[in-house]
Amino acid sequence: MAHHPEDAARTRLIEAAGEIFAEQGYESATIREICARAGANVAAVNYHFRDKLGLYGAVIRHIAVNPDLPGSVSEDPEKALRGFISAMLGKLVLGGQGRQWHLRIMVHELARPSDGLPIIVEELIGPRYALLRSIISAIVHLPSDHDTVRLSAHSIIGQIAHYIHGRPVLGHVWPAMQFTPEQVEQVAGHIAEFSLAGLRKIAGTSKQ
Amino acid sequence: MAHHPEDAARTRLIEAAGEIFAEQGYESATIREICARAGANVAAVNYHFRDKLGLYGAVIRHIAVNPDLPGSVSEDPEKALRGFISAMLGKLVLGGQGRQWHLRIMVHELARPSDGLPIIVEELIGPRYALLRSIISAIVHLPSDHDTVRLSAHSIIGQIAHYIHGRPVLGHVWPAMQFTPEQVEQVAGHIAEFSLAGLRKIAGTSKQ
Amino acid sequence: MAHHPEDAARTRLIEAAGEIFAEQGYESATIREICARAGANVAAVNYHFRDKLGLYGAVIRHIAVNPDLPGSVSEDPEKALRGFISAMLGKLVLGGQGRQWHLRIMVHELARPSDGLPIIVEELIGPRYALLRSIISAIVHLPSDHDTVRLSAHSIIGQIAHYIHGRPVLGHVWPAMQFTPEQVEQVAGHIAEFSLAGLRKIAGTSKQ
Amino acid sequence: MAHHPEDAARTRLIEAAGEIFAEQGYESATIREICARAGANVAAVNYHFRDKLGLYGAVIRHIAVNPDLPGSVSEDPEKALRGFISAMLGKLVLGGQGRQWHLRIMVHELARPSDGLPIIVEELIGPRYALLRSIISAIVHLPSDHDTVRLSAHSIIGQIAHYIHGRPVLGHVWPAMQFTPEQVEQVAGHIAEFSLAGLRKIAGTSKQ
DNA sequence: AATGAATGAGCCTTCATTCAT
DNA sequence: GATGAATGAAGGCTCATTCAT
Repeated sequence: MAHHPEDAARTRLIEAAGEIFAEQGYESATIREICARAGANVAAVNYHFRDKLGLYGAVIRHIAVNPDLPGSVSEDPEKALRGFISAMLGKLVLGGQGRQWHLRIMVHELARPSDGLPIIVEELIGPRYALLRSIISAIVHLPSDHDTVRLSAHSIIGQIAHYIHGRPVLGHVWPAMQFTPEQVEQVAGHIAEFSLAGLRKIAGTSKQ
Repeated sequence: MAHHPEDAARTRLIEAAGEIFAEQGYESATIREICARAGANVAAVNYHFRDKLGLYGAVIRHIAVNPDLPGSVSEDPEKALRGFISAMLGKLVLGGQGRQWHLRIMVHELARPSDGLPIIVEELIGPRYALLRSIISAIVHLPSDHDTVRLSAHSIIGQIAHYIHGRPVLGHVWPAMQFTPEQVEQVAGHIAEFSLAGLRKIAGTSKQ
Repeated sequence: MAHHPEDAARTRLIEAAGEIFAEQGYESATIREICARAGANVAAVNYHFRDKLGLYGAVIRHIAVNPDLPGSVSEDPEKALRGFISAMLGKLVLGGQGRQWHLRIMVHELARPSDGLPIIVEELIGPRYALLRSIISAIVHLPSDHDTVRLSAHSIIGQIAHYIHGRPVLGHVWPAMQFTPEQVEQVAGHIAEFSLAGLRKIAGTSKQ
Repeated sequence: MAHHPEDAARTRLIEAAGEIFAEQGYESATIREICARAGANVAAVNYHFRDKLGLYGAVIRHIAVNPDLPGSVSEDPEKALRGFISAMLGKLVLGGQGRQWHLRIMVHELARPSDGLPIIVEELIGPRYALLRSIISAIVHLPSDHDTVRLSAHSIIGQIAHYIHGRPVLGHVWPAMQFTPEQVEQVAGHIAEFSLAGLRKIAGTSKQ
């Protein structure tokens, strides 16, 4: 794996590609721009990753290998849910600079699925989806593949994801929302309480 | 074909472009395919709209001019919310064919905003957002520009929008979900009850 | 079909492509060089023929449409055979300049078959092969799809084709052979008498 | 692997290159594939042969150094001719695998002569050509550099060579011909009898 | 008012080659 | 003695655009 002291070029390519894929999406991104930003030759992509798609896969896998997993199910599932939401939202919204392009890549992949979608689903989305469902399962006392659990998971994910998808729009319809750390905490708190109310209702209903 | 006062070719181009931009997004769509579907020459776009971007603008403007009306606030706000969710979700998820490309264009516009975004926000999103906030305001007894109302509106919109954004992924993680009319109704019902629980909780809290 | 007064560019492209395909073979030929020789843009190939392969097909078909068919079976089959050999050999060996690239293209196709081979077989080779077999059939009094007729046809074709395939070598092993018109006539006469002796032998054998 | 005095890698490269040049021709062959088959590094070619062309030259030279011996003239020239035809045709058509790429390289060299052609002519073709002419000379009672002998030699070589050159086409126009050993023997027999008839005719003519 | 023909820029990919170890 | 890494040139193809009619 370690080809050279640091395997510099390969890593630089993945970094640059991550940024540009995040900015422009898979199809719009050009190998030339990626290589230019990485300070490498156009043919370097072919050498290290065979393909544009190979590079894309390497970027995704790089995320999966250096994961940013939210905490596991603690003893208190409600606390776990709050943690999950807070962690996800923080990652989604803050950061931007540095290594946090994972999620913008996902957004592009959702709007216009490419050949890389299966990789993303398997490596990035699947584990988080499973974790969230296990948390919900503990709260509503239903098996984690129950339809209601799935629907609830999507309700929560939808609320979180909205703040990435909707970010360009939010600037127009809600100028006061600047995504300061405090505001993000406020949003996370809202989503958590809003969702917990929904889940408790479900728990109550299903119990009877 | 015939020389209509309404300039048939121009209209046909806009229709065709709307569909294809909705399917593929702005960058991926090609003038050739649009013209082919409109039964027009490749140079027609340049002739009528000067540019690919000019055509895109015309499509956006066409949406703004022919908006699809949102429902009004009925006397019972909870019923109004159920109706709103059901109507939005139905439009987003079903349909597809025909004239329903407005919303898919929005999705692409979110993933990769263009100059047309402000128009879309003002003409399409703004009215619905205002309507939803007024409904929520009636439920939680808070002014419609209160932060909590806004957050709740985003929670609900997020849940709905998730079923467009997430559709390609849902096929992988939840194969049973086929978006049959019955399933869509089930989803709408879940979102409504889930959200109403959240809103009632807020109403109770804010009352005290 | 006639796009323009003379459909100039399209025709020029076919001419230039014919020459270059004949010189270099399908794979080694480059679109850029063809277009340069035709005085056209690189994209012209895509416009007129969609593909490099499309251009290749057009070249082959152009040959098939402007055919150089040797005469039909006259009443005297031996005379017909002499005519066939003479005509083929003359075309193969002489000319060179101008429109006579058909056969060099075939040679390349034989040495390294490309996707265009089926077209060539069907449009160029098939008809000549059938004609030759019908001539032989008349000489040896056997049906034209008899194995012996086929073998004899290949024996004759092989002798003729050898003077294309072998031309670069012939210059080394037989310097005196310069392919003057007289020499070509001498070769054609030899092949005809050589082959007629073989065919008469077969006719005699099969009669008994 | 081990450090043989004979320089194993170099030899392996020549072997692999011979096979691949024979399969694909000079231009279409890639250094990468050759090195892969030889189990060597991409840079090995540059190291050992300076060039792709240098490698090609080494392959040609390797053929010249390890020639595959032609048969000798037996006492009965007609029997010798039958043997010659049978041997050539067998080598050309069968085999393939192993070390039999000499002749396919010739085919490519004919279609697109390179600097290596003279070597091939001198080392490979020349001796066989001389042998065949001496056999014919014995049959027709003419000196072996007589034009008629030369023409007859070309007639026979042409018939044989046709079954290499024409092989891709034969599959289309004569599907039944599968080049089984029996069929190859049938072809060899036909060529021999067909040609002997021609030669006897010449012998009779020249005698008178 | 509208179109077939033509163009130039750009993209992904492949390849032979060289460099630094 | 040999190799992994990197490079520049070129190829086929696609696309938005413009020109002349």
